[in-house]
Amino acid sequence: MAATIKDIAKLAGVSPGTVSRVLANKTAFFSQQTGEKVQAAAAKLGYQKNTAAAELVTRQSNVIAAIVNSTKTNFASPIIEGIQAEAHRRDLDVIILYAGDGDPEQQRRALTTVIERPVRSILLLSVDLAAENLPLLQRSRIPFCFLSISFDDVRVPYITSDDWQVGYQATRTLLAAGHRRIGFAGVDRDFHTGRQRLAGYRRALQEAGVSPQPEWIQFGNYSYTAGQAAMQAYGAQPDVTAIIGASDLATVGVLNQARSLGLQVPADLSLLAIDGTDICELVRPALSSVSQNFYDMGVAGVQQVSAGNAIPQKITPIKVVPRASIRRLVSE
Amino acid sequence: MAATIKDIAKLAGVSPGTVSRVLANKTAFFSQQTGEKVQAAAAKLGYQKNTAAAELVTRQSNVIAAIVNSTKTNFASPIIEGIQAEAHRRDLDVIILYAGDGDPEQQRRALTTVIERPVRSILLLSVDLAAENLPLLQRSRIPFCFLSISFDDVRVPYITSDDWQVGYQATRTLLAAGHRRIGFAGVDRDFHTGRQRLAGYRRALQEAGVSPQPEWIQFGNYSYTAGQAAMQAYGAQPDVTAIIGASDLATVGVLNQARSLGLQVPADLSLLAIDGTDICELVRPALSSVSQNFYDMGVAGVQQVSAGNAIPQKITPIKVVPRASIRRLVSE
DNA sequence: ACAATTTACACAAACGTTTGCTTTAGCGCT
DNA sequence: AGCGCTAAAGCAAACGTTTGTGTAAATTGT
Repeated sequence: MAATIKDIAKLAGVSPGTVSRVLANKTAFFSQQTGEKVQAAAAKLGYQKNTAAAELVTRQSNVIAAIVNSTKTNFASPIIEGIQAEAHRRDLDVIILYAGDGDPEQQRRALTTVIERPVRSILLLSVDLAAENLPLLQRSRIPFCFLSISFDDVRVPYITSDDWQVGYQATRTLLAAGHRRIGFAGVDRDFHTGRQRLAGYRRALQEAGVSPQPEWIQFGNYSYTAGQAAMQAYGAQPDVTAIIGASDLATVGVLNQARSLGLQVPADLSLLAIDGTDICELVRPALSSVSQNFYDMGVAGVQQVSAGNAIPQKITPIKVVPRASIRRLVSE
Repeated sequence: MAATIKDIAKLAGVSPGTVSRVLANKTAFFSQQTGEKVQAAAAKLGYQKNTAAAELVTRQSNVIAAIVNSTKTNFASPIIEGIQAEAHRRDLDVIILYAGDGDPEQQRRALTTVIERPVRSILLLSVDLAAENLPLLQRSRIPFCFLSISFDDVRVPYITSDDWQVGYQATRTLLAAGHRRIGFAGVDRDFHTGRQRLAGYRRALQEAGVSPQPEWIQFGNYSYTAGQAAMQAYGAQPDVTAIIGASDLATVGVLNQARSLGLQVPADLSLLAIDGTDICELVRPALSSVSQNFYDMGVAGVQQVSAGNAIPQKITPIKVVPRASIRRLVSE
């Protein structure tokens, strides 16, 4: 049906091989004249390359796959933008797959769809791969790199912020504003990320000479509802004067629940969000945040998998950006 | 390097053809015994199918591509979830491509990456394709369908809400709450969607006997900043008592700008958002909205392209969901 | 016991490229 | 004139599947 390289060859009066070289712009192999003839024929026929065929013989493609878990936390877009920008710079195309939300079967599905075709490399955005699926990835021999997630047990390449620093800097920020009773809301206890952030938090507190009460830490899964639930647990007369939200969304959950409980932010309660996506600017008061550089994470990811060399882990810098959700406490 | 069907054949002592049929589970063609032998060999070799080869001969694949424009308006996720759900029900895989934000070159790039390989069909989420790129799509003979966007000039399949109704119902809702001086903020004037919504808005007003002032309508591109700018234009003593925001994000822009101007929502100004995504629940007051059913749009999209029959356009229902941003006016 | 049918498998072509190798033609040099 | 050299293009194999056709063995019916 569709025009092939052979049709062009016939029309231009050359061999298919030559057409291939012209189309690939291997200028060393053909004269300008035939080049023009072939281009003209291709245009006339409305030729569309059959990439499946090309990939079959070259065992290569120029697409890089980004697998993202569809959790409601929304930092995926800046990462993807970073990936896209860097990929295009290298003349690579990007396809994105959703891997569900921790469902191993959906992960496997997304994984096999990319592994079965010769993608150049695989980027996994914040997906905590089920143990059973990791071998699939490794066996494929395709370069891969996790983004915005870290591990302590397995040796796999990942790029992320320094989670310990995130917790530490967040806490220091609040301490610097005069707070001492500081909560941490919606953070998980099961993964590296959560544990590290908590460790940084505890260390900062300890350095300041305050020993955190167990109920200051409200565990959760970074979601809006986790934030709500956490604030519900703190109650209308919270023991804490400031709360670190485990994610932007979680912090908004805290914020809204606080309001429901009759608390003013930041007058009665200070808030500091972790992530620093657009959401911080959407709500009022705008949320102060320790912000991750998701865009750079994306470009670093592409660089990592393209380099192929084994920089196994990389850290992208964080910065705290003050907005309007923290009240500076006068010394008591 | 990687194991092929021939390696399996050798190991299992059968022909490659048989292996292919076993792996494709064409049970009519092999005995249970050889089936098991082949499966065992495949497992032992860690066989991964080479989809490029398969697609080359079958000229078919089971992936459907979703192309989304990366505008900051965020309804893409529910649509994609809908697509994903319906696709998996049909045993199809979904890949997602970003097509930039109205940049024809990026659109072309995304388009060719999917056209060059045998995707089953193409769904375009809210991308207003540059005129020069449409032929690319049509020439490819791949079934496609636009989602969440409509056209008046070109005859292409699309699925969207009834934009006229969106404008009409939004306005009626505000009228029903006693408002008469109603603004429309951040809506575009160049595309079908904006024009239709405006037409519905004007009609509802007219039916209620009110003639809209030109400055009640503030044009824009549906973005947060468009909302801000619109509110800035309305000013601190707005002529209107209620405003329809062209999108959730635009409405939040209006909301925040209103607050900056010293206006209380809904006490001084009522707001109604169009779209009804999660964002409406994030801000305070929660935004009342006329909500589109994006999820259903996604499933309808894959049904449409799968059916292949030419239901050219389809409408998904809308509903108005009241939250907290509209004040009921007592009759004056 | 033999033809007819079915079952189970092998064989080989085909899909549309890419690319190493070969061939041809044209040219300058001695 | 004969040589080597280069530029240009053709030839054909290969990539890993799928699938229509051919065929031997097993099964059934008479």
